[in-house]
Amino acid sequence: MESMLTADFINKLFDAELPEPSHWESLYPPRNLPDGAIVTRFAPSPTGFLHTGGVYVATLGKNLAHHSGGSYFIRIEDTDQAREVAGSREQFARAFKYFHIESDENDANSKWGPYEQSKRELLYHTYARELLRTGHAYPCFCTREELAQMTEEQTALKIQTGYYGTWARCRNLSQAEVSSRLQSGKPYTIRFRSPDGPPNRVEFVDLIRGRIEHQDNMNDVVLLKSSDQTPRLPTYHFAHVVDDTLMRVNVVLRGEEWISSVPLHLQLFKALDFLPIPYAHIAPLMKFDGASRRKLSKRKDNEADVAYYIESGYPAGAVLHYLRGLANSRFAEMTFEESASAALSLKECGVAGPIFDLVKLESISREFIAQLPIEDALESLLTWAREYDSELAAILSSNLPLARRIFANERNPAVQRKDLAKWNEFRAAYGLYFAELFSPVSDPSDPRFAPVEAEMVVKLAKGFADSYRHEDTKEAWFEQIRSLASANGFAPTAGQYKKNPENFAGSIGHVSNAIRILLTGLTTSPDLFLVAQNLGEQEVLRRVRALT
RNA sequence: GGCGCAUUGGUGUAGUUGGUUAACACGCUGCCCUCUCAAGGCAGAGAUCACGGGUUCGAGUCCCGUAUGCGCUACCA
Repeated sequence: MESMLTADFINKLFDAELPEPSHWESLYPPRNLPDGAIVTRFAPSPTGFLHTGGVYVATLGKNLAHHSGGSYFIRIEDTDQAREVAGSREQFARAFKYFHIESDENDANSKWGPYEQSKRELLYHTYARELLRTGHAYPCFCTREELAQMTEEQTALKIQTGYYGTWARCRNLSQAEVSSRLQSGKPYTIRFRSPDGPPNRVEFVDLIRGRIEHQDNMNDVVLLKSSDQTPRLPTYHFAHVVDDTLMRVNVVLRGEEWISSVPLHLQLFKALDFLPIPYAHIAPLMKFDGASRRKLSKRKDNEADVAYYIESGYPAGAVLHYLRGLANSRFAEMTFEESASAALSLKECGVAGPIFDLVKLESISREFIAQLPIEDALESLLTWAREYDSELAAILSSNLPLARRIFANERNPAVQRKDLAKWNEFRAAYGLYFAELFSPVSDPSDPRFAPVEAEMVVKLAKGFADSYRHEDTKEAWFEQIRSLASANGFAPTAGQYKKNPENFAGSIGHVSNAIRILLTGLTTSPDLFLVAQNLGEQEVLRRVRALT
């Protein structure tokens, strides 16, 4: 294809110092990696918080790269400066760290950077100039208004929208026409000259889905954005082809929404004389909205923002385990240790968008926390609390033995509990053990005692306290509750009460409940014997005697 | 409108080259345990594999069509 513009004319469109392709290609040589090593990247845009789907794709990519002896990196796609949200990068960094998806490579330790697209401006210019030289691109002076107008007309005519055929008004401008518009100072974009003629069908292989057939691209898409902007940045399509080639990526893992753009990308690789890079398109995470399902949305769903998990205190390991299982159910059947170290296979990944189910995540997370070694659990809890509940952090730090005992209780097979799905539940579940978080119940007519009358509550409390022995077996400890129940006309076992409720003032359950409320301030709690053990004799008596 | 991707119990999935009663986990229900709530144990409900055609002795598994959902059709990614 011959350019309608002379080489000299094209050169003047760019800085005289702009390097030739050969410069970049020697600067970014192929990576020296073993056969089968996968180099992949996660490429988020700093236009808001990090999406759960982002962690999903990133952790899969990292798994693929690391298990193949390759490399995983993060490239910030900040080519849309208008939509950039301040603080996104910091949020990203926090999330990457939390979910162990930090980049292997960065500007300091790798020669394939920089890792932010806004810093790669010259690269795109070099290749845009190259495309101009080979006639695969041309300057376009259409304004946004003109473009919008065209789209409107096309919609009214019920024909395909886009910049193609006779609608591609700048496609065949002569050098003289281009020159005069430049003279008058009109800003311009650089557009891709898509292949001539009616579009054919293209076929390509997706690493997850296999063969895909699609109508070929016929749109002259924008490659380089308007000349009146600084820096002058590329669109996603152009940046992807240039960057992933020169950063020597060999598997492009990205969301399914890109499948429709593959034909265009393939044309770009060809026009630039680059080798196409294999794609793996991942199905997006979904969510229920009434009866229908839709993509998990940043705007509507708070669980779409990874900050939700960090702030609530879901352990990263639990979230990652769930995410891996969503991508490939083989992982869901594994233990946490196995799934964390097993290699993912793209072919085994699901092709339908899975529903992201918070209930299932909670169940997994509960199991995960219950399996965490005591010191790890404590460390994780403390790390969370220091950030989001400093009062709790301080209390825990000054009661470490108690905190350890609580986790030990949880892990004791005889009394195993799985009360915690996330760290922000610690307070409600176990705050009762800490004097600082517990306010004694002093009102005997507190509704929580119902149906036991206030007078009886006082009697039970007094009776319990006066004869209290801090027994160290469960049976002996509960024996005191039984005698307390009998002494006050309550059935000493639930069974007896169930049989003949009319013979008793109530069941042992009522008595236990009264003591429970006094000891814990709660109507549901762990085993009362356990509570007493953790509290210690002094504190048990103090709490029971708080009744006035 | 055009194009693409998807569709197995409430949810996520497993179902090897088509072959008997469609499997697992979560959730749900009941029972047991029991001082409450969990946890645990046991049992159970719940899928004519979106629908309609076809190929075949036989289809969740192959082919065609339809529907529905999702996505792309931007100087957003």
